[in-house]
Amino acid sequence: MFKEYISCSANVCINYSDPESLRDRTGEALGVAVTIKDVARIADVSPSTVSRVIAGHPRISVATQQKVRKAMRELGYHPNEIARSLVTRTTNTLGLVIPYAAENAFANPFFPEVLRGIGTVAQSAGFLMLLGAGSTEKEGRNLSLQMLRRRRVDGVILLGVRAGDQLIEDLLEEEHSFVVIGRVPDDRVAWVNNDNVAAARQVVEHLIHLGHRRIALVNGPDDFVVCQDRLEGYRQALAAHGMGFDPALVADGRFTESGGAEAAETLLKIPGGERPTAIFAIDDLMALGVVRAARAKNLRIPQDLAVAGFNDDPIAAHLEPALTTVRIPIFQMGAAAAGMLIGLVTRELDRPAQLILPAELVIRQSCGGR
Amino acid sequence: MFKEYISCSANVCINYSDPESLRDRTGEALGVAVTIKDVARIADVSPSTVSRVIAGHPRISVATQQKVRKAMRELGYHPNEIARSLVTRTTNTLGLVIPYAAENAFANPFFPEVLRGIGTVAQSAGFLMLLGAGSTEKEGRNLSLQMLRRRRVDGVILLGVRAGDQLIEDLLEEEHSFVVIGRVPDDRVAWVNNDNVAAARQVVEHLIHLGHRRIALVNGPDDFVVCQDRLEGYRQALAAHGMGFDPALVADGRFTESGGAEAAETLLKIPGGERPTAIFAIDDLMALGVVRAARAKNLRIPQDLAVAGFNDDPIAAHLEPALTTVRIPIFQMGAAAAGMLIGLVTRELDRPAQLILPAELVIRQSCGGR
DNA sequence: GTGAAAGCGCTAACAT
DNA sequence: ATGTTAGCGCTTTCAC
Repeated sequence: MFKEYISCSANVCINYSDPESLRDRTGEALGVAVTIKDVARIADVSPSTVSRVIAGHPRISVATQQKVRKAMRELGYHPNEIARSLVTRTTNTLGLVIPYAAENAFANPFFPEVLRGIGTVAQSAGFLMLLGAGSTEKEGRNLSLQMLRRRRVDGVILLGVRAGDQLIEDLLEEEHSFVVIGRVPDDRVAWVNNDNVAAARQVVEHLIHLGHRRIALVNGPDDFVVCQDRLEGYRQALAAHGMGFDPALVADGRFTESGGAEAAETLLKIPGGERPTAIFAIDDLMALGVVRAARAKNLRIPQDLAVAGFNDDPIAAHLEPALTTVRIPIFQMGAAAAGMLIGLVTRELDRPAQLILPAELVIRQSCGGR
Repeated sequence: MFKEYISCSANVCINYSDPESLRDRTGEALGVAVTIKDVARIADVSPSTVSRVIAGHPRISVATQQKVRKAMRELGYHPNEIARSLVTRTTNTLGLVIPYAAENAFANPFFPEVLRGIGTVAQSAGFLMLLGAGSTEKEGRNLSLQMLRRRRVDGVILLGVRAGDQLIEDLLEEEHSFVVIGRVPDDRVAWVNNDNVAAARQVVEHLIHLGHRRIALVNGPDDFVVCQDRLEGYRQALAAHGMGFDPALVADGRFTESGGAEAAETLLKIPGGERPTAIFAIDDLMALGVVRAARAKNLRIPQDLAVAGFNDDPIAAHLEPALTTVRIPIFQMGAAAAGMLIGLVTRELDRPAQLILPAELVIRQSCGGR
């Protein structure tokens, strides 16, 4: 017994027979947190034993188990996760950076929805999410790397990667755990994606079956993999139906509503029979801009111009006419990415995997035909 | 020099004249992180000196400064924030829990927008956000508390508090730093809110000026402070114009679209002259439901029924007729909450403050009169 | 089944 | 201006 007295730290070396007064001194008067040592002393065991009951170690007697739990309760003990992390070298935390496209991205629910998917799985596995907010895209990329290097997270999930992203090279080189939401043409990296090529192709074929022959594409910045893929689907549909690809029919809408409107204005200036009768925007927000531009020119939708979008933003269903679009399993992609990442960091998954989730064409009124 | 050789840890006790090989061994072959000690050895200084240059300590010679930085670069050193946090007892992290109403809340952009506000300020102050996702509301509340108790965050931001919330009592009792987004009738707690009473009153007065005398309210669950406040604004407007309060004109729409529709159905069943000519839903999502229910009864908006919402969801502007609603400064509320919390944890702010931000009535077509 | 001791990577007095 | 020392609160061998 005396040994423990001696080893106790000064601030809690007081009357043991009165746990209440001790709690007051440690928890409040001194503003010092109660530690594993305090619990050990009250329960009259060693710190390692306390540690074992926290960890749910099997070989521990029921009697001490209870003694220790009682002491924890009395003292209001809560383990310090920071100290835990330092020795175990794990944080049970996934890193994530709000995409810099956020100012737009928040208007569309991609990020919140993917976050909900990630969060749901993380929660069930006992992980939390560490969120960074870069004020530039570059800063955001850097944040992901720093979270890892500075040991604040066990792994990160990447969003909105561009082709040939340097960040991915660095992550790979430094052997960090990560999974990207999107497609990366490299099977050393784990990713989960929806099938953008097939889905875009479906949209365009739908338009072709409706009789359209001049179909324009409002794309996003062409170094985003997602844009390249949707463009590819567009080309494939055209090719499959013997229709030529006309670069004049592709415009960049910058993933914003106003960008979409501007792209549509350009497209709709094309004279006479060359003018598109249908516009496919690879994001609903841009499709909204297209609709606005068409209205400004007194074009009726779908009679004078068919419009299709992508992502099935909540707004799409409430538009008049309701927007034909593609519903992608955003929540599921987030959930799958989180599951994969947790597998990777816990070593339950031994190497990066790739996953492609199906998307679904949602036919409403903006293209007619129904 | 020999001293350092002796004190070095086994895994890096190799040929110093070749930093490259050391980097390989430490960073890759052995998979062991390079620490402050390694840097110290290479730079031929003590670990505390290295620590000082990391912290930007003033009294440090330019020469050693450079020596140390060079060593860091060569070794690819990155400080371990976990170790840092353990000793400094701060994490530079704000905690936050995705509100359990999330499944609905994500449909409306409140949470993402507030997150963006918080993130922007956090980023500029060098803070990250730790995000939890409770699978029930209770679990969510518990998460906030655990993050604090287990020392993973310096403070938390609370969303969607109910009247007399126990969590707030606990937080207060344990002297944690926190700020709530919403109103709490207790000036020991820091909060930021928009003026819900005044804004709701404005909406109802707008309706009254338009000639409506039977104005219904689609409210949310009545233990949310925000619902109580908007109800109060509704009552004040009525009272100010000598109109009686009729409980039959208040229905609970549960903050969902379908809940709003059901509430409207009930309200619209009221016979003859008693039936409301206007319905004010305290959230746009519920207003959407009201519109849907009205359409189902072949009621024209605004001619047969005026509808107003709250929050200015992106959908509101795209609806036909566009929804009259209240725009609240969500981003600013998040930013202010984060600023306040950071002030509190850094002791720059010495006691909790309260902040009320103005909201703005956005008159569109759904109530007519314009 | 439990304890003693070492150490995770860093900071912060206290020396000098 | 820099080194020495002693922890931060926890886990984890290695003994017994």
